[in-house]
Formats: sequence, C-alpha cells, structure tokens
Amino acid sequence: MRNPAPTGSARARDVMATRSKPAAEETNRRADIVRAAGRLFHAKGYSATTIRDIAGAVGMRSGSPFYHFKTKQDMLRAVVLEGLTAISTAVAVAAHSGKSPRATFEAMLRAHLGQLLGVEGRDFAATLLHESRHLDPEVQAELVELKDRYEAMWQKALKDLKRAGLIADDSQVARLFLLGALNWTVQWYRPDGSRTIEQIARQLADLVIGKPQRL
Amino acid sequence: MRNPAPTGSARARDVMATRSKPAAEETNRRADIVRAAGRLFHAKGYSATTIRDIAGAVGMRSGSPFYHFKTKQDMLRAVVLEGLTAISTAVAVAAHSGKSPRATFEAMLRAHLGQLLGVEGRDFAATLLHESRHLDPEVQAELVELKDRYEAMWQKALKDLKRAGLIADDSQVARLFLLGALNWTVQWYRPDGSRTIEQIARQLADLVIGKPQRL
DNA sequence: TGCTACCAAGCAAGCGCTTGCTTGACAAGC
DNA sequence: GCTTGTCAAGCAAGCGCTTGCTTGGTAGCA
Repeated sequence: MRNPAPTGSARARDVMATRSKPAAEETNRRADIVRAAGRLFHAKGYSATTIRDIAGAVGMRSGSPFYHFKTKQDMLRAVVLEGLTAISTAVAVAAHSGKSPRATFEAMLRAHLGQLLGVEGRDFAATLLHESRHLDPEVQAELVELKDRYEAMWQKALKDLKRAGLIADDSQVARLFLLGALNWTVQWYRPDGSRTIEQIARQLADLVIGKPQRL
Repeated sequence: MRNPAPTGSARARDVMATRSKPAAEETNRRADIVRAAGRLFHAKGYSATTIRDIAGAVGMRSGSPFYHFKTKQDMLRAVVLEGLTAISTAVAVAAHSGKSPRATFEAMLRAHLGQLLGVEGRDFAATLLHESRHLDPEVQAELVELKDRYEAMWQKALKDLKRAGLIADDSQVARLFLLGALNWTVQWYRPDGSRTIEQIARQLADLVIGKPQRL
C-alpha cells in the first residue's frame, strides 16, 4: 500500500499527460508504444494500423498494449497530445528568443519544420496534422484550446511583422496560407534530399518577407 | 458481342478511365458508386470506409458494388483518377485563357480551388490529395506521369510571372509552398463560411504577387 | 433466350479487446 | 536466510464482431 490506491480501475495508469513528473520516469515501455504507434499512424494511417502492428513493433503480443492503454483511441490521443505540446513548446521558445522580427519569424519557421520533419518526434506532429480527425469528438474538443493557442502565436508573429513594415497582410487567411505551406512540406520533404530544414525555412521567410536588405 | 470480348474476366467491365466515350454513357450506377465512394473516402478516409458504407449510400446490398468494380482498391483508383483528370483539365483551361500573366495566374488559383472546394466533384480532388497513398504501388506509378504534368503547369505559371517581373522566386520549392497553401485550404475552408473561393484566390494572388498596381 | 444488374446468404480472415494466468523483482515477517 | 505476499508487466488464448469479397440465383428487359 505504497500509493493511495489510484482511481478504482484495476489496471493501467490510463491518465497520463496530466502527470507531475516531466518525463523520464515514464515507464519506457509505454513510451515505446507511443513512439511505435506514432511511426505507424504516420506511415499507414490510423485506421490501417492494427494493434498487432503496434504490438509487434515493440516486441509484444497483441493483447499486451492494453495493459498500458485502455483503447486504440487512447494511443492516438497520446501521440497527438505529444505532437501538439512538443511543437507548441518549440515554437514558443523561438517566438521569445528576443531577436529581430525577421530573425524571430525565421526561428519559428525552423522550429515548426523541425518538429514536423526532423528526426525526433516527427511522427507525432505529422500524426497530429493528418490523423486527428479519427479522434472522437470529446477528445478533439479537448485539443481545441491548445490548437487555438498555437495558432494565436502565429497570428501574433504576423502582426509583429506587419508592425515592423515587413509584410502587408497579417489577416487570418494569410496565416492559414502560411501554415498550409509549412504543413504541406510533409508531403514532399525527404531527409536525404538536397534541401535542409534551415534552407527551407530561410526560403519561406524570403518568400513572405522578401530578401533581407543589408543596410 | 458488341465489344471485342475484353480480357477474360467474366464480370465487371473493370477497365474504365481508359475508355473512349467521355462520360455520360457511363452506366450511371457505376458513376453513383464512384461519387459515393469519393464522398465517403474524403469524409472518413479510405481504410475507415467500408464496402457496406458505399453500398448503403447508393441503396445497394454489400455485395453488389463488386459487379461494377473488382476490388475496393479499384474504387479508390476510379475516384483518384477522376479527381486528377478533372483538376488538370480545369487548370489547363485557365492557363490558356490568354489573359494577362496576373489574371491567368489568378484564374488558375480559382480553378484549383474550385475543384478542391467547390460543389461538383470536390471529394474527388480531396481524396486524390489525402488518400492516394493507400493505392498500391503499381497504380501510384500509373499516376506519376499525370501528376508531373500537373505540377509542370504550375512551374510554368511561376516562370511566366517571374519573366513578367511580378515575382522574385520561381523555384521548385516556391511551387511547393504555393501548392501547399492551396491544398491546405481543404482543412479550413467551409462553404457556409464568410469567404468565397474567389476571395481566397484573389488574396493568395495578392500575397504572392502583391496588389495589382493601376497604371 | 440471353444478358444486365442486382440480391440473399455467407465464407475466411482479421479486427479490437478481454480474460485468466505466469513471471521476475522486491519487501516484510519470522 | 528462507518463506510469503504483493505488484508491475506481460503472455496465451480466444470471444464476438466486422471486413472484403464470392457464389448461386433471379427479375426485368431486349
């Protein structure tokens, strides 16, 4: 009786994402499942990915993941939440880096693309973008606030650019075009291709703002 | 024995899309299935859509669609092909409208968005964008040429704009950004929303080129 | 009579998920 | 130092259901 007897549900610590510890104390096996699920959801899509796929990817039998997650939906939820918090954090850090408006904007582009295309956790963000619709409505509602906050960061970034006289249009549609261009990179970017994430971010910044003028 | 006896397969005229007649002579019921499949594939995704869903949507029993299509994959193929040929045709018409570079470009944007968001056949184009990966590789290879041709049209459009001095960057990445902004509209455009397709096309043209200057 | 277009019924495989049980690690009691 | 109890983590088996697809038959039209 070391712990004060959880919630009543016999097994599975189900909650997650409302935990106190930052990570690391995460059981590891649970994190393994989330990683494998993210990779497979991204590669094949949620519906086309089976529990047996995920279990096999971490060397388990098909029933065992359900010790860690109540349902397959919960796995998707974990993946998407991971992606959303990770990309939010990364871009928020870039947004408050205190550089010039243009440098800040470019840093935000790099952060977004890094989460989407980089090695670590790229499947989380990609799954977030393309498989969120398979979450049932209650969970989607849970995400709305986080998403809104994320989009507000970009809206503010555009406002700052306009105030600095670097762009002409900081409307909502302009933000949607920008995020569209960013998110669509998932469809064509190849890590072994000729373009680096930094180059892509730079080029998009040039496109939106124009080349930086040396004074 | 009106046709020279197809391939040997007993039922289903399977081929399609390599037909001589343009449409209209299409059995109607087969076209119904393609429309329903497109709508459902777009709404729920290919894997999450069942044959029973599609059959039910056209008032058939679950086995009957297989009179018209050999497999579920073939239905997806028909939807995607329909989407790709339709959007290619629409944009090609706009590209050769003989107007000014800017007006031509904006017409192409309208055509692309019209296919993607408009009423007629929007599910075909949307399915093309998001569900093509569920086609097996041979069919995907079949589409590559068509896709390349489509992208080349946009590349040429950018080249013309640059030659006219209206944009600075006509690189491939610029084209990918542009198509990303366009294709991402599927995620946020609502037909009953406050923005029309024309407005969106205009705004994107402004963003890429800058507001038109009255001489 | 023959062909088109469909239905009624159902098959084999695979699906998400549950159940009862095993295993290894660790701590408490004697 | 050995037993005993507890717990996290997983396995083996399989349940009920759904899936894509098949098959044999037939109503209606030409």
